[in-house]
Amino acid sequence: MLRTPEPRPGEPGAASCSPRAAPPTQSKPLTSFLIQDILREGADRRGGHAGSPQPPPQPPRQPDRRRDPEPEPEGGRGGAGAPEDQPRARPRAARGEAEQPAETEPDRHFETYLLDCENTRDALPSLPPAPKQPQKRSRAAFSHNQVVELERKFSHQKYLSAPERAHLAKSLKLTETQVKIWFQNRRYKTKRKQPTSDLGDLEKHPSLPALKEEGFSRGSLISLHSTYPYYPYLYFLAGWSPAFW
DNA sequence: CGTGTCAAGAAGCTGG
DNA sequence: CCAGCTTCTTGACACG
Repeated sequence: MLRTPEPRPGEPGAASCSPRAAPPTQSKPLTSFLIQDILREGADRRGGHAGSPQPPPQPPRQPDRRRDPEPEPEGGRGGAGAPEDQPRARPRAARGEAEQPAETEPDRHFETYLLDCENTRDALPSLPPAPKQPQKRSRAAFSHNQVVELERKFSHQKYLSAPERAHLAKSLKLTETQVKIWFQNRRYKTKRKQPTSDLGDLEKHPSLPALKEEGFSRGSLISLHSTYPYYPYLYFLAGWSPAFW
């Protein structure tokens, strides 16, 4: 049984294209968080981010994002694939000192956030026996660098294989779960912003069967089937062929 | 205060 | 059965 497919009252995709203000800490506000923008901005602000300055062959994407916090090996739901997960739960109430300098200088806000995270994490010696006060759910904010790398990867591949995900997670100092979730959310967000007019085009795309034959991962195909309609051109045309893996 | 965005939680589905 | 996916929701946070 599928869940209610009908649009809910608070249709999330309704308002998500508004270019949010850029991080307050940035002297130059990001006008958008398009991969292109991110990469460009990153290069501008940090004297060129280590990587390829190539423009992602992508259609206009959703603009958003507003701050760049720092990483933080944290586990999502401790699901499979996140062995090094740490007990998440970082009540932002505890703001303290920074300690893990990102490869790039973190923003002030982010710094505090990190501190907060670090502190809280340390403050988790052993799960509190009696959770009288339900621990506030914390929201991990990835660093600019992490986001840039994730975006970069995403611009090339919408789906990662397990090994790739592990590698990326390791290189970004994130958990595999976080990377997985990030890609999931990213795909969904991308999809949400796509006009539904593209629906159906994909079904006719000749590459679909080929893709399957190429060995796209099981789950990937499932998602492709539903995701494709929105991005008939992305997966294949953008060079996200399995060959990339 | 309202709203938008983000990361993560949860429900449900699929294929090996 | 399990891992991964989509979709929607939740909770935290920033901004106007």
